[in-house]
Amino acid sequence: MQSRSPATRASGRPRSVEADAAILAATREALVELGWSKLTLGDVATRAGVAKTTLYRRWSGKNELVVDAVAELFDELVLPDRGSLADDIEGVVLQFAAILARPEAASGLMAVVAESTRDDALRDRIRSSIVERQKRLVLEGRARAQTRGELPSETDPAEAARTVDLIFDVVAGAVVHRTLVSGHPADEEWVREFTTLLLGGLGAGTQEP
Amino acid sequence: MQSRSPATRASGRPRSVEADAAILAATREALVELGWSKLTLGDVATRAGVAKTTLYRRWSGKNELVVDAVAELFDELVLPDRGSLADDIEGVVLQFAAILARPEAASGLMAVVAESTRDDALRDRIRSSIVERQKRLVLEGRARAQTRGELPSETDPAEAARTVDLIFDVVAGAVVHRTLVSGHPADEEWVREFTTLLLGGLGAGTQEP
DNA sequence: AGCTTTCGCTACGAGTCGTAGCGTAATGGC
DNA sequence: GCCATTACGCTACGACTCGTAGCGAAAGCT
Repeated sequence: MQSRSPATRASGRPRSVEADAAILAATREALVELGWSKLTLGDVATRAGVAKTTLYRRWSGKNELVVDAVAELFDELVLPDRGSLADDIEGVVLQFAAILARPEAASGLMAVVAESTRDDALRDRIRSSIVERQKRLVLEGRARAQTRGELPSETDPAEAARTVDLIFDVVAGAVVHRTLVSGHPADEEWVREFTTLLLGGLGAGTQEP
Repeated sequence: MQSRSPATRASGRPRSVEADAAILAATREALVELGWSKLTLGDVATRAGVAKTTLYRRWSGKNELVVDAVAELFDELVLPDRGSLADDIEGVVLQFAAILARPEAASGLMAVVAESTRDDALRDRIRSSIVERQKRLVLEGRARAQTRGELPSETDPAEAARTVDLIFDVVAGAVVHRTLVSGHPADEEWVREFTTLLLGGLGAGTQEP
């Protein structure tokens, strides 16, 4: 989705917004059926009912297209207010796990992350359209817990930002690793144990009744 | 590395073991210079000084080749005995982060994980040659900490296994996410904060002096 | 010796890539 | 209502990679 800035002249035939949606949906469909490596832009264009050249006019390549197609999936995430920090964490982690269990999210996300190790522009695109966008969940959760008195309030804003980043890496990383690398589902039981570990640390959990 | 079982007849010209090593080294070299997507098997064969057909006789494709090439990198990991659980964790996490910071590890590992979402045989290959192999570090670390009295001993072996899996997912996932997705280095400061979080949980760390 | 398997090399059809060129469709400005 | 501008669908193209087949030569074992 390359934002055509309103500064540029906007005369002439406008781009079809339906085509954008159709292309992104077709990309996710192709990811499900074919996976990343066998996905071809020609096939996506055919599925979306547009010409291949139209697709290339809007996205520079497979990487950027898949980032945009996958990013939309994560916008579904919401932070439910279940009354306690532990329950809030369990709720959002379960949602995150449900999205990651979908094949289009899993294969697409990991593939573009792999490519981003050699493409700085792609890395920035992933961070801005996926990572930073969902960090809101951690911010909200912490704020709620602090007003509840479950977590101490931070004094140093810089340290608070670092803590948010750390929590996000731990939560997202653990779910991704569990689902995709270990290959086991992040089900309710696992999420409960993970939340216990996250809240209480390594020593806790085993000595509770 | 497809193990030719000793059951099969071993008559005739034996396969060159130097070729195996040369191919895997050439694969890592190509991963550094080209990344996953632009890596071609023909190029790897040329770098290794072997014919392309030789490469196809030993590996069924790009995925399996890269798994084997990357797996060797993680065998360098050792668990140093630094005297305390926290220091042991910091030590091994820093080693893991150093390996992941190498471009051949990062792009190769993420790419094959992405492909493994649609290829069960590949997933098993990754798990057996990388994941399960390194789980020894968690087992050793826990055993040491338990003899030191830093962690309570488990009674139920099944629960102990689940805990080891959980810890492994959290540690590996967090480092991977920090390095590759967030795009920041897992340096000493971050590892220290991560270890504090892992040992004490969310409430701890901020209230320590 | 003779047998067996691997090796390097060449060549091949199939498939994908990303682009160029063309005529047509849909806007906004005058 | 006409015109400049931009997007669209379509076709065609050279370049590249894929994975395999076929060949003669090399390197082992018995």
